[in-house]
Amino acid sequence: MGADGVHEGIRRIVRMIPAGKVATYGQVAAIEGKCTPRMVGYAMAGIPAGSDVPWYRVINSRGTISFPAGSDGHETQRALLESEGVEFDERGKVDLSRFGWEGPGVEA
DNA sequence: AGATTGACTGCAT
DNA sequence: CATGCAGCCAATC
Repeated sequence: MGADGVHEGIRRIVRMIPAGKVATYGQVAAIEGKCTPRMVGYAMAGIPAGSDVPWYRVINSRGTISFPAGSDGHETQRALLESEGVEFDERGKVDLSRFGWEGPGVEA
């Protein structure tokens, strides 16, 4: 493993997210400190299925899933989050003030 | 090597 | 809250 410093850093942050909570792409990028939200999304897309990285705990700044409603990824992500106790409102949005991850130094 | 795109964000309108 | 524009950096063509 090695050479993918960008992906590795991002994956490490995502793995720190506690169950039942969610983090935004900007949050992960800010915690990582050296990558941009764009790269976080790109790194997520590069994560293979069955990986130990809870990519589904990463959503966009509005607290909504970044996939188009009705797509397979969208329903999968929502189902996984609900199974961990995350609540979605009628618009499929998550209350970041309740389920938003504070950071690695709070829960970890 | 240059242009295009992308699981984004923030500010302005 | 929706839409538009700019900034961001890596992967892809």
